[in-house]
Amino acid sequence: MATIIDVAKQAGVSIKTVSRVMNNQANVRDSTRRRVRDAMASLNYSPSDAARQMRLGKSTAIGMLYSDPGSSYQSRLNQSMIQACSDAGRYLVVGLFNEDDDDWVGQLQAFLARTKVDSMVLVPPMCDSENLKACLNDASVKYVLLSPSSPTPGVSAVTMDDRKAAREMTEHLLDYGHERIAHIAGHPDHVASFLRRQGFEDAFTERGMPRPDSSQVASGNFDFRCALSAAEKLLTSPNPPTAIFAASDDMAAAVYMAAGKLGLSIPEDLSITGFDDVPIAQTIWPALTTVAQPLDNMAKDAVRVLSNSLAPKTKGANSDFFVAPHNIIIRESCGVPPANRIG
Amino acid sequence: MATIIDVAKQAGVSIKTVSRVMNNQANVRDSTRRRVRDAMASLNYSPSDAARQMRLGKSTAIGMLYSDPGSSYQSRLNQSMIQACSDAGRYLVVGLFNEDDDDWVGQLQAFLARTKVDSMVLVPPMCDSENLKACLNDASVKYVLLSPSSPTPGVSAVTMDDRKAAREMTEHLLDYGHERIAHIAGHPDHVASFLRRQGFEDAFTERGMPRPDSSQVASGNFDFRCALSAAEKLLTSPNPPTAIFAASDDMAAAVYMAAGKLGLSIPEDLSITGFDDVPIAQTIWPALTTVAQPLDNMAKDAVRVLSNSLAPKTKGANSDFFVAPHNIIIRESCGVPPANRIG
DNA sequence: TCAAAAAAAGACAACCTTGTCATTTGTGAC
DNA sequence: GTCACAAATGACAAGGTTGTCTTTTTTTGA
Repeated sequence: MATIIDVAKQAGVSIKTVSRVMNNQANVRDSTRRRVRDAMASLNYSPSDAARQMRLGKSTAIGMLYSDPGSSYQSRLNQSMIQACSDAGRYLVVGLFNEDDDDWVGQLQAFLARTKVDSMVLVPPMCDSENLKACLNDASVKYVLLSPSSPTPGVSAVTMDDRKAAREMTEHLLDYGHERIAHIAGHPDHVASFLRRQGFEDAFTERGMPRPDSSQVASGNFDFRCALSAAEKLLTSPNPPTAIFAASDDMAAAVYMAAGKLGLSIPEDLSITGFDDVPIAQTIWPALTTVAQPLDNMAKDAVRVLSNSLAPKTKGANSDFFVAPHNIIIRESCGVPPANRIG
Repeated sequence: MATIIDVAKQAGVSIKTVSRVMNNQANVRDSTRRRVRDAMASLNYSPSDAARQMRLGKSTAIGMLYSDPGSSYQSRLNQSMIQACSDAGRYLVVGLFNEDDDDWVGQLQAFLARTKVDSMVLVPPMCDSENLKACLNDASVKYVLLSPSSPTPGVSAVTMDDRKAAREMTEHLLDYGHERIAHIAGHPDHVASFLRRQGFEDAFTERGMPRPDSSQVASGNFDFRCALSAAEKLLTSPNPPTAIFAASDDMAAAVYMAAGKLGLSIPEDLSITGFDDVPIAQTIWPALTTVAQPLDNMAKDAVRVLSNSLAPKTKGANSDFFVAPHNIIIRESCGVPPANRIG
């Protein structure tokens, strides 16, 4: 492995100048800069993390705390963050955290002391905690919010557009010719439930169709069982829907079950769409058309923000709000409604 | 943060002696050792990773390569490994890897050079690659195998007992009084499928019951759709089973779907058990009784093996084969068979 | 009791980077 | 051409740990 000394020798400059070039500091002649860059490239040099960390007293790692290690959202996010960090030449260090614990401040400080991270990604629901953010500000740790319920002035955030995604998912159903579409909404305490329901309604109003009434929207609480009974109720009503848009894939799976019980085939008798693209969406059959949360892109954005952003004291000037583009994953769970079909 | 110097001062010894105590080296008087230990404790000292890494030229991190980042198995394993590493005061650094790539050796060496890890966890299916193991031997990287198809002499491995778990899962059904139990097996290429099926049969022979015949075993290929048609076939046969043991939770979910279509309630008309305890097992209703792979424990064992084991050259003397105890997770998907029920 | 050997403990350098401060080089004005 | 000043560059130390080698202390055997 080449070191900074090798680079300096090859470029014919002092090691300090190499350091300056690496860290994009001022007071280096362009010609020198170029010479150093060439030397770095030809030696395939990459600076030693350990030496840096030792000198600076802080790690180049990015920290992430979460409270619910088992959740599939968290484990998929982990995956995306690991990848994003690795692509950016950084590491991810995660910690478990429980904001209900009385000593959460102590926990946080222990984490910061142990890991020496100076950058963190805050995930839901903790990204909404004012206490936590205040603590991080005090500790001069820079951070970025992932899918916060609402933006925080002066703090960068990365998110997706739940409302728009839900509208597009609904439009997909509308495009097939469905008119009686029902929505199974998520837990009322989640902002996402509200946004997704709004998007569902947007699709109708946008096309000049009557705004869906309350009989078309059931509450599923993001829970399989709730969604199961909601779907049964919807499908056995006098004028049952020909398509159901569930606000989560888990709930969509419940709709599959309900349809099966009633002898409805998917997508011939009933079209179904979900939201999240969790593993179950590919497992069940026919595979579920759903919205893929762009976790990979969001993670990438988050890492980029942290890598470029300045220390928290200069914050505010350069905060940003990134909206990562989602993907509609078309699989086999949607089709033309029975009445419109030929033959 | 206290450093080794502070500890040395407090204990009244040289820093080298503190280092010796930390690394469990010989030639330190017991009384001295105790004094140093006390000083470390009272100062709440923990050695600087960065300094160590710099001196030793290798990281204390543990490496893990995998080829299928999206799989839920891998993301749950990640989670467990992160936790286990964190508990052991180490870090996990992961990389993507494709053994089909022509340049996989180059990829591996780049990973080792970049991360400087000297310990790795090898996961399926790569833990069965002789090429990979040879490469790591050459590079003097120590490694542990996670759930290998077969043990490698002189290399420690951590695994679970698929056969025994399958037997216990079947016994659970037998205990309820079921006599006609069917098994939906996994993909024939996976060792796990074979083991789980053996366990299924063991339960019968152990109780002196006739060994299940081929009509009781269907192939599901670890695939929802295959399992769905297998379940439908089983349940519509002349003498349908009152319980089905699927070799994976995904396939068990397919059995739910088949049961729903046929108007069978779970667990009243049909008992179901799965294997793996993936998120879907808790999502569906009634929640699935299944075998939890002890990934947390396996990860913990793997980290412990790597932390205690010597360099690969001295290998062979102290290789071990750990079998982590699995858990049978009893949920609501099993009950007494219809014929045995009172009232 | 003493010499020799073994055990225990210590001094010091090295690992690679960056901040501080000093030095050299270049620029513009008289 | 000289001076003052700014820009560019460099020398050196520090950060915490462990390997190598040296010194001190203890043990052994006669």
